[in-house]
Amino acid sequence: MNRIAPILLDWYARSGRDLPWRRTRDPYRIWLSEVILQQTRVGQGLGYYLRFTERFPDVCSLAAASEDEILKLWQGLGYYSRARNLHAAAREIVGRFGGEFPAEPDALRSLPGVGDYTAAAVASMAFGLPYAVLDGNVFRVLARLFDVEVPVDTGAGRRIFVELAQSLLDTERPGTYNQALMDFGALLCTPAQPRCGECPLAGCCLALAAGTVALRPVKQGRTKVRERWFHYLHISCEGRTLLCRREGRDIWQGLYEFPLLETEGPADFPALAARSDFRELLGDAEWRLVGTVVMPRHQLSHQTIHATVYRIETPSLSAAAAALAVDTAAVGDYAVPRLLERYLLEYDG
DNA sequence: AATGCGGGGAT
DNA sequence: ATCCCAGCATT
Repeated sequence: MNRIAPILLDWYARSGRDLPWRRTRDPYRIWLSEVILQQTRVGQGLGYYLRFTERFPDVCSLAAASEDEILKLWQGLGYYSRARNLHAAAREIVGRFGGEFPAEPDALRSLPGVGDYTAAAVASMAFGLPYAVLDGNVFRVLARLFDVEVPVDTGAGRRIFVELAQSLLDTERPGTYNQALMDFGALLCTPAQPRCGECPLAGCCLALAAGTVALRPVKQGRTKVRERWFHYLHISCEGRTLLCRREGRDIWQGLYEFPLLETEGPADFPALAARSDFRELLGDAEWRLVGTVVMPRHQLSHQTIHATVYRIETPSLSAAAAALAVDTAAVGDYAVPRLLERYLLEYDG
């Protein structure tokens, strides 16, 4: 065994967090927590985990649910493909694996939404198998301990870290070790202002010795942000509201929203009303514009959404429009993007 | 190897 | 503003 593991485990026993998914070895709950926590902080995901386990205590109940209900419970958490994959994977567990989770990473990896990280997490934490997890915390901690200069977001870098992480693993208690390493990264070896002064590994941290802690890990990735202009038509007709389900390969897939007109840049209402898709929706009806709400800019990781909501009232709907209408009171049953949720809370009661 | 996918918190 | 977070799927 290496020097690192016992120190990490000792620190974890004293300073680790008490989290609900650490109090079970049920692979369903561990899998669920891991999917919720993909690219998501513990503080943000905790409430979702509690609500999901309350509503869906086992994989069968999750498999039996509708995708819309799962998306509604997922609303606000982001990366909605996780929710759709969660549903599909639950059905595969029931249908293909007889309701029992497989233990080996290769089999887990075959489930939708389960990649290298989640497969290793479930295999080690639920089944005690010796697989090291590799997530953002592990990259950072190892890059610092060994002062690794190779960028983590490249194939070569990834291979180095896979090897390093696996070589350090405590194969006697892989699940506890993995959680200890991640907690260590989340609480002590943080991205900014790590607490090296109270770090039990300071004595063997090569980056600390070299003064490069703030430079590790090295990443080469650059993100460019696209701007988009969304114009929503909030159409009310006799207590009913028009909603559409987002399809295709775009943001918010599977969520509901008002009928949307997108433009390449800023646009005013007359320009929208002249479009064919607008006239298809409202052409013949006696509609009137009763309000315009310019939403605050909505920032996603790779997109900035400029959204405006046009409130429109009409006494009658075309057949095409009527097919999209739901009762105003039922709008709350549909999962909507945060942007629309804010609008509904702020401007619509 | 690159790209797209959310939303929130920390700095 | 920028970065990051218990990553994954697609191209």
